[in-house]
Amino acid sequence: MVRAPCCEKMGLKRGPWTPEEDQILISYVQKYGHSNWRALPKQAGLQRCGKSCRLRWVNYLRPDIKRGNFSKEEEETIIKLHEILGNRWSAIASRLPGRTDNEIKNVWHTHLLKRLKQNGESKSQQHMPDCHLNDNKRSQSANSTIPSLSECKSIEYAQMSPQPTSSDHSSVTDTSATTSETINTGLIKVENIDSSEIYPVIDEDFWSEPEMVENSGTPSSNFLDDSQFPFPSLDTMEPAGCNGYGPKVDDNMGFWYNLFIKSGGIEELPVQYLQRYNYLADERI
DNA sequence: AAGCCCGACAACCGCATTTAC
DNA sequence: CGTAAATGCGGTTGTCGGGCT
Repeated sequence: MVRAPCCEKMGLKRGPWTPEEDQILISYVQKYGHSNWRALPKQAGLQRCGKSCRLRWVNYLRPDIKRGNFSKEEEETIIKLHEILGNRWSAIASRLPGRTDNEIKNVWHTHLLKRLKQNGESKSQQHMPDCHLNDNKRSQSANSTIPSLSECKSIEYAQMSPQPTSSDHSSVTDTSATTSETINTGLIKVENIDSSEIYPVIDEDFWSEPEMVENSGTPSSNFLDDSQFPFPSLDTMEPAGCNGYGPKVDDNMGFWYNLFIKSGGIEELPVQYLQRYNYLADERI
């Protein structure tokens, strides 16, 4: 795949946008929409690349952007979602109407991370597995010894499982710690949990990634789907509420998100559910 | 007043994924 | 089905403004 020349080489402008440029972009998008970012700057008369235009619109100019400081509630939501989603900023942003992934990312690094560290509760970042911090770049290294995201998931499943099922996991798993120590998987926080006592017993197949039925494209029956979980009906949940600008977040994701929120947050939600949520988030079902 | 430092945030870069042909 | 283009995403950088010395 041939990479498009950068803006500079094309003689296009970079750096901060002027009010005039903003106005041109706003007027154009309001009039014609933004079906093709690549062609937009040329048609609108902007000396910018399409990527720059898109970024400016998405992060600053679109009408539903909520400006100003984050409320306490928004910050708490970010912290909670970050615990289960990691640095999936767009997914977090999709749950905060009017906020952009860029904005949330900045707030996280400039405010929340410091606050958490001050409180001694920054486990989610400090112990974030490499696969979540920079999975994209790391996965490009063929010789990397660091596990990929999917490999990380296997490790996490093994760590969380009351009864590990695979000897493949034994090298990275100390299951005895599950009930006696504080464990942080990087995705969820587990403190002194004996899940077999508190939560519904989950079949060991739950901890496996779904096997695909040949030629069907759907998970086989030995992987628990939503209908097999003792959850309230989807009808009782609020809609997913995707703001339309974030990633493709469907009702399933909304269901898990709502389950998380309604449960009162990370401390009270059964571990298995969070793992399942993470699985769905990764797969973008 | 000048210089330096640092926090905040807008913007960019590079890669992955999705879409179109 | 393969390839190229378009788009999305997350990490990083650049710039600006305010506070401090």
